[in-house]
Amino acid sequence: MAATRRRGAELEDAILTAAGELLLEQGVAGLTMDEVARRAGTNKNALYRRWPHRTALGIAAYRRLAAAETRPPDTGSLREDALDLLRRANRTWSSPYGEILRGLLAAVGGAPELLAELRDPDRPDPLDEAWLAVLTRATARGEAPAAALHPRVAATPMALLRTEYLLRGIPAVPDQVLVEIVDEVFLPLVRGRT
Amino acid sequence: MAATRRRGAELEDAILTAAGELLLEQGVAGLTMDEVARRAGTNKNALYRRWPHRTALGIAAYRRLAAAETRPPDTGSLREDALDLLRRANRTWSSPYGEILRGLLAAVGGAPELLAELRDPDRPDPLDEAWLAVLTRATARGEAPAAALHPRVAATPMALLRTEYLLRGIPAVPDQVLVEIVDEVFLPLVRGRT
DNA sequence: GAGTTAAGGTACGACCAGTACCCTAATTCG
DNA sequence: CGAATTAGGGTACTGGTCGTACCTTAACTC
Repeated sequence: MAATRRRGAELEDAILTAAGELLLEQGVAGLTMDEVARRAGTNKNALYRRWPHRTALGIAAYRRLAAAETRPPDTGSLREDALDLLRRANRTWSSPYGEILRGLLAAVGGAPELLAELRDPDRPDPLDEAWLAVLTRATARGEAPAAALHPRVAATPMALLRTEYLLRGIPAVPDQVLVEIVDEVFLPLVRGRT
Repeated sequence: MAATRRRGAELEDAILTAAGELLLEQGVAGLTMDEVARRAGTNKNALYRRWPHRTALGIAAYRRLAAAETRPPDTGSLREDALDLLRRANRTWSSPYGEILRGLLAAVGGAPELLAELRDPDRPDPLDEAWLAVLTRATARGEAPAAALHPRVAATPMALLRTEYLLRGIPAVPDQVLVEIVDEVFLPLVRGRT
């Protein structure tokens, strides 16, 4: 059909675009190699030459969809900053992107090398960075003790939110739960680290 | 072949036993309906008459394997009790049972009704109970303020441990991380809730 | 312009979920 | 006790999908 034959980066782009569309339309289960090849106007050879299996292609396509940065909030209040970050995460995880991410995590099944592929191998997780930035500003304001600036403290609210997703099913976590995570756990924890 | 033909509970028992063996030997991926039927000396009809799909059978078989109770520790120290509970969970989650559980969680994919099946629908989660019991005793001893007796406080250490499993791959979490979860998060949190 | 690399086309093997039928043993009930 | 009903056994099949093999052909390299 085509006068020309795409190669290299151009073809790879078309494949990843097709895969990303499929992920958004039908989720991870709908990402079949045959269908990706069909939509990209190529065949499975071109896919398997680049990614060793379906999951790897899914991860690559997801990373391309989700390549957005997180600018940390700066409301002037630790409580509001924390709520903001939790609400953003709640929105993302209950959106199609969250569904895809969960599907990929399921497909990965815990294999460390694929797990690593899911995050950007270069820079650290921007979400972790955002929590630390929020804590840093709070200590600078004198709103939190310096001892509160600890990665495990920063990770606690998201860990609790993840737990909610694990226990309940797919739907978004009620805002009241986010408030509770902040007021009953995060802030007391910050306060307790003197 | 058989002089007799098994029915009802007896057959169900044989099926669940076969499924449990398969789960332990080959994990969730190895649990195929054909093989379960073969090992149980029956056929897929008997399986599909009882469970609507593979995942449901997997859950039933797992529940049968994992039917053990958790007696809360009582060392006389909140710190030691918490470490004990975390170490138990770490052992379980890095054992074959943990692998099976992760595989099932992946297969369930977040469907609330199946998620509910994974826990005993009757009584509350014994692990949650254990954490609350540990906290209750600590407040009784005066080791923790009464305000620390809160379900979300009780859930925090396990949430952090789960996060470790999610980020790293399958292997057991180093003990030092458990200590850090207790010393850097759990105890300060309890202290901070005045 | 010859040689190498990568794309395209196509077919296929293997595996597995879930379904369909039909036959027969065990249980139930008139 | 015998007929009717229920559930197990045997078996085959559809449909979907991954991953592979092989051959042809276009594009790029030197």
